[in-house]
This record gives sequence, C-alpha cells and structure tokens, in this order.
Amino acid sequence: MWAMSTTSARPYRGQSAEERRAARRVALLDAALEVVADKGWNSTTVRDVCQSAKLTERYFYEAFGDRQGVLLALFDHVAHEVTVLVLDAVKTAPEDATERSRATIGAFVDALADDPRRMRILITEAPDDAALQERRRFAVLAFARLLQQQAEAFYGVPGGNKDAELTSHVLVGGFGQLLMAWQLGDVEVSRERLVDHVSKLFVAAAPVRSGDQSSSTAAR
Amino acid sequence: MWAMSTTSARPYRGQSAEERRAARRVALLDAALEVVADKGWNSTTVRDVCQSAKLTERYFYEAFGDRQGVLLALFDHVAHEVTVLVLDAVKTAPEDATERSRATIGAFVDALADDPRRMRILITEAPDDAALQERRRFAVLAFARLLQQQAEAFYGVPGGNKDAELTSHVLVGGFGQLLMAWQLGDVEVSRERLVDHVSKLFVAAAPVRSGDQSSSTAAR
DNA sequence: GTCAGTTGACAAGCAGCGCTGTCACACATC
DNA sequence: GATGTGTGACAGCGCTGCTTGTCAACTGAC
Repeated sequence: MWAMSTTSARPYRGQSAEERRAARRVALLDAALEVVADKGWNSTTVRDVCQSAKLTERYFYEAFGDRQGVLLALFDHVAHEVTVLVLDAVKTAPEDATERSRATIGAFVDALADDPRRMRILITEAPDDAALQERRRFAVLAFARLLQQQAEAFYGVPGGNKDAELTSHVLVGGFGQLLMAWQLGDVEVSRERLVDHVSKLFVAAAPVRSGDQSSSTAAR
Repeated sequence: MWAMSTTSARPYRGQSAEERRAARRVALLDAALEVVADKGWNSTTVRDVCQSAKLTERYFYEAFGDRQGVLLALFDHVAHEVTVLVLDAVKTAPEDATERSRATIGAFVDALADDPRRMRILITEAPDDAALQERRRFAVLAFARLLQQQAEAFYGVPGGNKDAELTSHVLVGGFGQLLMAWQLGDVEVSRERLVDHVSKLFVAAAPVRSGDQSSSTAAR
C-alpha cells in the first residue's frame, strides 16, 4: 500500500512531499466541513468530499484511511477550533463570576454563529455513526464537567458533588437546544438577549440542591 | 398496485382481512421499534424490519408504502404513547404547581425508563432523515410551548413572552440531555433524585428575566 | 532528453439496499 | 375435491456507495 513515497519523495510545484500531503489534507477537511454542513453526516459521501476538494479518491484514502476517518477528524477539528476560541475568551474575561459566565457563553455563541457550518457540525446535524456519537457524547460530557467545576469553585462546595453534575448536564444540553432552535429560526431574539438569558439561567440554576430537603430517596 | 383486496377479502385463519392487515402492521411497527432502538434510524433497513417481524417485504410495502413511512409512523406511535402516559399523570396530579411539575416530570421519566427503547427512539438515537428531524423538532417545540404556557400561568405573566419561551427551550433540551446521560450511565443517581433535581431546576429557572435590566439590545 | 516520481481521470469490483415480481404452497369456500 | 385467494420464500433489477486499480499526462532530477 505504500507504493508512492517508499523511496524518494521529491518536491513538486515548489512544495515538498510533506507540504503537499498536508495541503491536501486541509483541502479535504475543508471540503468535508462544507459537505457535512450541507447534507449531514450520513449523506456525506467520499465522492462528494473529493469533488468539493477537487482531489481524487486516492488522496482521500491516503489522508484519512476511510470514510469514517474524515468524519471523526472533522468533528475533532471543529470542536478544537471552538474550544480554543472559548478558552481564549475565558482567559481575558473579568474576574467577576457573572461577567465571566457571560463572556464564556458569548464566546461560544459567537464561535458558532460566525460560521454556521460549525453550528451544524457540532449541534444541528445529527450523527448516526456510533463512533461519531461517542465523540459528541464525550465532548458534551467534558463541557458539562468543566461547568460543574466552575460552579463548585464559585459556590465553594466540595468537588464531585451530584447537584452540580446534574445541573451542568441540563444546562449544557439546554444551551445546545436553544442554540439549535435559534439558528433554525424557531426562536427570534438578538444575540445579546440570548447570551444574557442563558447567563442568567446558569446563575439561577447553580444554587439548586436536590436530595436533602424534600421527598427523595437519594443518598447523602 | 391494488392487486389484492380489490374483490373479495376473505377471512383467513379466523381473522378478517382487516384484522390481518392490522396485526401485520402492529407486528411491523413493533419490529421497527426493536430494530431502530438497536441500530439507529439510518441503519434500519426494510429487510431488517421484515425479518424481525417475520413477514415478507410485500406486507411491509402494503402497510407503509416505503421505508420512510415506517420510520415516521414509529416515531409518531412512540411519541403518542408517551404523551398519553404523561397527560394521564398530569390529570391525576395534585393541584399544587410544584407537586404537579414533579408528577409530570416523573411520569415522563417513567415512560422512557420503563421501556428503554422509547428513550432511544425519542432521545438517544439521532435521525438523519430530514422529515424525521422535522418531526422531532416539532415535538420538542410543542413540549417547550406547553412548558411555557404552564410557567406563564404559574407566574401570572402575559402570554407569548420571550423569557418563558427561551427558558422552556433550555429546560426541554436540558431535560432530554440529562435523561440521555442518565440512561447511558454517565450520571449515576436514583430516579427520585433525578426527578427532584429537574423539578427544582424548573422552578428555579421560571422567574429568570432577560433583556430589561442589564447589557442587552433586545426588544420586549 | 531520459527516467522516475507525481498527479488526475476514470473504470471496475464488490456489497448493500429499496423495491418489484414470480411461484409454489396453505387455506377457505363451494 | 375443485377453485381461487392469501401467504411466504426468494430471485432479481436498478442504483448507490466504498474502495482499489489502471493508465496517460505532467513535473522535476540527472
């Protein structure tokens, strides 16, 4: 299978073999972004991606091995991009917890709204592929855990607490749902109000405690 | 295409033609429930469903016309089942708003937890098909609007208000997300605590108002 | 200019799926 | 029992998709 660069790997059109490979990979990934955003994960075919990237199947399989490979790589790529943008915003955000939460949520909304394809990739378009679903599930879990930690730090409660865990799952999922409805036009509000409302929901939800004061069986 | 029951429609094995048709439809729908819950919407093939129902393709196309038909019918069927269960619980619930909300959420959790296939159909397994996505979207929207109305009635705010709309979207989506994580084992709590926590989140979120006191552009 | 690596266009193998058609057998009616 | 409908097993058509392979044309090194 390594019929090509077994021996030399010459430059071609002023680019080294590595550069060319990298460029093709980027082109393919970019094409995949376009196609998946347009037709969804499951309707995205290898041919579609190649045609959009103006490359032939050979280079597709050189870069990603198989169809699932490009889908996973695309998800990871977009998720990473958005993560970087959000973490950047968090770093430069004010100390105040409420303002910080607003900045974080705002950065997230911007990252997705600036390029609607990201929104479709990460939130709107539903993956059928099991591996892809896992990927998304872990991403959501990670985000929920991050939220949980922030809430625990803010309220000074011990780590690993169930309340924060439950709440963060609801907030992450709910945020995603609202973003989706917003993008699809089911909800008509300004970006500012969206961010404002979600921030306030986060603040309002944080102190909620269950399992220790009313009808409940849970531990603790 | 109506080669069969154009003329007679005789009884067969003690059942009338209508009875047989209905029984086959039920068997196919039940098989579809099983298959979709197992492999997801898009990996569900006509052959799979027929094999699971122990019927041949001919009866499949007699009952549903085409592949999409059975998927839509399945979604509607399960959604209807769950709706009936929840509305029943609401009817017999106490007057008190908090208790009523707890009863509603509990009924929803039970309806999905009793038969995990329902959970997968309605929440976990993601549809790729456009029509199916629409169906699901409308179901979520309807549920969110129901919530919104209840909140508005509870808090005595005027109908059609944006705050309740935004909040209800977040709560519906978040509830679904938490249910999913719960079923997948990502969150380990008792059913009671789950219901308790979500109920309290609903109560805590209801009074949240945006767009009138802080940095925001939104209308009103 | 020659040769080897590089690229693009395209064909072809292979498998799976939606959907339709055929045919022998089972059952009900007479 | 004879007749015609109901039923099940199964083949087949057309299409699409993934993946591999072929071949001519292009580019750079000697």
